[in-house]
Amino acid sequence: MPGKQLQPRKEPRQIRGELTRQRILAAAARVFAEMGYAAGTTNRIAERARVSIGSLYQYYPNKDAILVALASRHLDAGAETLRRHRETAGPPDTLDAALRELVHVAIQNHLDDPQLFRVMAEQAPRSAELLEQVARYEEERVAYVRGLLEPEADVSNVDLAARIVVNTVELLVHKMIAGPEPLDLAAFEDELVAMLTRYVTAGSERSSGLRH
Amino acid sequence: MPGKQLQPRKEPRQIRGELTRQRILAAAARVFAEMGYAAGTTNRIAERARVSIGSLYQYYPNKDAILVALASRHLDAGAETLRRHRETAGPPDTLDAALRELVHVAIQNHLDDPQLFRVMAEQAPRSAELLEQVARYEEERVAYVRGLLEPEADVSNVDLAARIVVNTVELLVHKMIAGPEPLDLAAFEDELVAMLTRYVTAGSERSSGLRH
DNA sequence: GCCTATTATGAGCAAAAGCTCACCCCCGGA
DNA sequence: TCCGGGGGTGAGCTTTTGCTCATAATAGGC
Repeated sequence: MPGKQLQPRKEPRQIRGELTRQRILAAAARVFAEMGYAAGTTNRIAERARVSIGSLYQYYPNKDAILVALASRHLDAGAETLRRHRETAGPPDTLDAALRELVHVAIQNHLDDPQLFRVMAEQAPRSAELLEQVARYEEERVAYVRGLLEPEADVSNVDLAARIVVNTVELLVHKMIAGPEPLDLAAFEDELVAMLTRYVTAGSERSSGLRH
Repeated sequence: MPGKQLQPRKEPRQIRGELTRQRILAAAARVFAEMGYAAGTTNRIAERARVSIGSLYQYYPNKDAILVALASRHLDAGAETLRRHRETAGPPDTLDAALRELVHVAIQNHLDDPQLFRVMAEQAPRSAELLEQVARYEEERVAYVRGLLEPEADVSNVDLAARIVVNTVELLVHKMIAGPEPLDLAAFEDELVAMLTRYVTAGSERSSGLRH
């Protein structure tokens, strides 16, 4: 399997081109969310976008490329969510606050179109490109959490603990929000933060009773 | 989407029929694990099983049915793993031990063919039947954990906590084992158990001071 | 050895999906 | 007004895949 072309085959040079591209992406998001990846055919996407398939393939060389674009957009949105959160809440000054921020941002980021996110996470074909992108993102977060834990936390293996924390947040938030059962978001956030905090500070509290 | 037929269209009456069926299932497991669900075509499965495509369709009415059979087999294996574990370790007598058992069994159960399990969990089409089966299984486990927590644990919302525990174990174990990075299984088990235990018992060690 | 139910075969059909390409539209600068 | 090129179109080609069915081989009771 030679890695497919995933970049747009043509950058739009006029506004109307850019508009068409956005229409296609928006339509793809809706179609994938509603019908899943396999059933979300390129023809259906084009139809929903009120654009001919020819136009679709002018901007996206193949179906996977559309999904990659959607994923990128989601990752960007995540960074944006974090930025906005810090604008009002300020940067976290305690381990507790940092963990809460982590969880809160993850939840916020999943609230927008959980259906689509579910499809992306569960049904999307894992192209090398996409996997790398996600892996980099994950590593970044693990490194960040490792930095948080290093000075204060009481866990035997900081690296492992960081991986556990990051993955727990990501996976659990996704599952609980995308799942069918109703969910009290605030309560969920509190519980998840409690679990992580207790995990990561239990030892120091037990030995010294100090909290940060 | 009218629910497809998922049961074998013919129960084998001779040993050679049963043998063929097993060969098909084994081949399907290998093919799906190696190539993913979409690329694991029925023809490829038949070829790998050294069986004609016609024979395959004699026992499995369609591709999805093969996957459902594989999933059932995995669930059964899970119950079996638990049984075997209790044979040597005995039934858990503390909350701690029960959580450890939960984690341990989940890990053991994922060690056999993680690739296949990854495919099943991530790429399989979610037929109503399969979803129900999994949902029932999950509910069962949530109920079990709720029973564990009810008397002893200090969490504000036992139901939510049980859901969090069950999903954390399932998702995290899957992700960490199927993931590409090397993993010290014993250390991982200890850490995960530590997280859950601290989550669920932190309050009883702290007198108060937490919200709720 | 004969006979019937069971099992096995594989060429090929029908449907569907990804994608191409030859052609047309229309914007904007000169 | 003219014209070049970016933008847009959609019938239909190609490939793939799930699956059928007419036919053949085999097992095992009599």
